[in-house]
Amino acid sequence: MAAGPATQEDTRTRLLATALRLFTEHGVEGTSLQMIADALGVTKAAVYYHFKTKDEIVEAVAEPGLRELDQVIDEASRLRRRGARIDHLLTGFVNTVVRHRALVALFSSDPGIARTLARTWTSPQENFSVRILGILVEEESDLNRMVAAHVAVAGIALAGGSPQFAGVDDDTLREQLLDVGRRLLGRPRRVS
Amino acid sequence: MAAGPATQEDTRTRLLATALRLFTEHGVEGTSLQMIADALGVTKAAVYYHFKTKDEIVEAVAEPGLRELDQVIDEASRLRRRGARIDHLLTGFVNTVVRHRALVALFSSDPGIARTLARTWTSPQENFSVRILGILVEEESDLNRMVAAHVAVAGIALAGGSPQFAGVDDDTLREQLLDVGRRLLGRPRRVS
DNA sequence: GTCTATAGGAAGATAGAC
DNA sequence: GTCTATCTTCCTATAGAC
Repeated sequence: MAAGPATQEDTRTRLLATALRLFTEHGVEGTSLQMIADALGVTKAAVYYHFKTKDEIVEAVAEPGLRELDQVIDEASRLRRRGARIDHLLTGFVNTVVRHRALVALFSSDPGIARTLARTWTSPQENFSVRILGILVEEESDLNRMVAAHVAVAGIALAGGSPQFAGVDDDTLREQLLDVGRRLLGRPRRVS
Repeated sequence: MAAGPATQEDTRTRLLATALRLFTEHGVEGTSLQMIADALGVTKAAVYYHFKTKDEIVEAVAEPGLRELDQVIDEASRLRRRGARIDHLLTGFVNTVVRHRALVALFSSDPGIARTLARTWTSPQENFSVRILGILVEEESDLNRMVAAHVAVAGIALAGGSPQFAGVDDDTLREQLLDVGRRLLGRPRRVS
């Protein structure tokens, strides 16, 4: 917090944290490299030393959350029982959302980040949606379930990232979001 | 579709429809006046003839949906019984979402439009959220209900605007979204 | 009512000094 | 590793011709 011996090396880390904050406040496309540089107290060129392009910053900001979500989906899809797949996905999704609150809110609410990631990831946002919904509702024709799953996923992501719940601690928020998700997906309210 | 006698007067209407489509595809800040002009087959200056600024276009695009939502909230808040307030709000909200699908999706998923409207509306998005949630959950300390309401509102808006359900007709989608909303808010499944 | 032309500024990005 | 200086490109916006 205070005087560490070196602010030198973690400039990259500070940059990513600052970028995420600014992206959240102003959107990806509403955030210029100048704004990031100013907030960091350096110049635009200094930012370019760490990242060759703005897209690289966006990717680096989004990566931890995406990797985690990707893994959760993989794990879930490999389970044998349908109920287990859904429970694992729901739990993992909520965990990821809560752990990366700001990022998830940004990701689900900013067309800019989705566009940027679509250029580089083989799994852009849409593919995540498709994979997640594929696990949650296997019969595509089941409109009722499809709508419920859609509302659950979108709602959990947005609510989890909402400033309204910024003051709620992780465990409590996780519990509440899980409860809502289970209700919408018709799962029992208590799972390991 | 084909040769109407006059494309002359409704340039403004075509412009707004085109703008909404482009805003949805590329985000508000990702849409330039040049793009709007090109899509319309006119020049940038022609666009400036109808609207003095880009913000004016954003406002004009958003206005119908916002006005409708504003009215629904007002009507709901004037009802005497708590259950009636919630039911009216939920029904009206779902109706508005379905009627203005693309706009609502845009509005709930683009930081650009919220920022623009905050500059001119006395009731920016946040105020809508506050008013809506105030009706849906009167005890602010009721976290469980607050989370459920948040998920409901955000989820209904995003799901309603999702391209996934673009092929679903208004009545069916309305019915499904209402059902999900009532489940989350603990309301009986059938109301006039 | 629509156009050409262009001003003025800000954005992303690069080269090279320190 | 951070800076100054500069380039190019794109955007909003205006003035004025047709």
